[in-house]
Amino acid sequence: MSQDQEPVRQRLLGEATRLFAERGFESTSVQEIVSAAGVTKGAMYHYFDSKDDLLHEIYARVLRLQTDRLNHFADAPGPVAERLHAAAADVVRTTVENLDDSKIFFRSMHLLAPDTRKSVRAERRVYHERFRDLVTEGQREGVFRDDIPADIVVDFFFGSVHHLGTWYSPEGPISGAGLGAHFADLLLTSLRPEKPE
Amino acid sequence: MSQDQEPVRQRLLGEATRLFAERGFESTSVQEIVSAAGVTKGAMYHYFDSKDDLLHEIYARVLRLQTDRLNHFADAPGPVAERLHAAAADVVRTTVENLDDSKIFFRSMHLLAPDTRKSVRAERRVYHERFRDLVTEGQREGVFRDDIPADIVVDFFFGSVHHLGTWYSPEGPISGAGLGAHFADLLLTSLRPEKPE
DNA sequence: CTCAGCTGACCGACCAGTCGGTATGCTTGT
DNA sequence: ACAAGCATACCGACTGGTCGGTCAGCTGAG
Repeated sequence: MSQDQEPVRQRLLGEATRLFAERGFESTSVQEIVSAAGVTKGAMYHYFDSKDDLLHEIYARVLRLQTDRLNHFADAPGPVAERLHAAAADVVRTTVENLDDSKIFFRSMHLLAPDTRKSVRAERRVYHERFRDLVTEGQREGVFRDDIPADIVVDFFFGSVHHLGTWYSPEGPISGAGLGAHFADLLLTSLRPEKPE
Repeated sequence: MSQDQEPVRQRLLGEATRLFAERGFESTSVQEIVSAAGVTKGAMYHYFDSKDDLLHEIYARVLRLQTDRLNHFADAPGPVAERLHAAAADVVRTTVENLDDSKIFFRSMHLLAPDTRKSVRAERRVYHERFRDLVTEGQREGVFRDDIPADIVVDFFFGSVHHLGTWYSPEGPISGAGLGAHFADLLLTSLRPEKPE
């Protein structure tokens, strides 16, 4: 009765993600999650310490995925402008393909217990710095403008990415890959050094 | 005892804004708000229909402010690039000066009753279109690139702005005005047409 | 037998919103 | 001048209900 289905733990995570994205963490009761997953509360508290812990697991999963992908693109061979473009386009595509995760992430971060929040922030910080280093590298080489701090450029770009959850719809006219190309173009263009006049 | 203070209604809105930004809408009880404002629940329900209504008022206030300012900059004389730059820099500065409002806005929108949410979205839509028209205008004149849809450029830029609440700190090294200048520069640069090769 | 996996009734805490009531002051008829 | 009538502003105990989390016990595989 259970081996033909997705394991209970995965079902719980999946349904929780869907419901948190749809109605928010605090408007979703534990009862609703376990009902959607076809189990009872005892099962959830068997696999997770708390409702908070469930949220934390969702965060960890998305951070792992994004870090892996960023490393892949950052470590590739080729000029830094190309690597940055590829990484930027990819994070947009990955984000729209996991839009529920993204919605939850930025709506509910402040609801995590302080310790948990701190560790999530630290992981995000690592990601941010890895991305920023690509910008700094290009600035050192002189292929990117350097009159704006790399940190600000990265916050500028990721603001756009993280906000996708509030307006992007998969049913809309533009695909994830198409949007990624546009966003990456905008980023790279905004980094072009001034032409001497 | 009361005429020397800010009126009760304003105090309630102010404390609610502070608390919602600090701990989130759903983690703040009505009791906490009224205690902070030095009144009781009866007073709050005298001035507002519900906790939801309180949130709605906060939204209405910030939308009114931003729309007024955008209209001011968009209607000014001068080339479209300058008007767009000024409007972009200003919305950044205004946002960091009212960072609590911004935090609440994007964390709690999904908690509003469907009807209320619809009307807030409609108002935001007007704002978005006014801003987008500046981009379209520049594209028609040929001073901005037109290979990326204006709507996407605007969503890109406002993603950055709306996300300020998650990372910007007034204690940090950069002022609201400084950040506004950087963000506006990045936007304008990303809109520069390709030079013929 | 054992034990991981899971059940479902139950508990204590909390919370939005209600309601009967009080205090104050403005208005209007005399 | 005065009082009756009424509206505004606010109080705070209370209610009905919800929610996260617990726990004693059931079950089926090894």
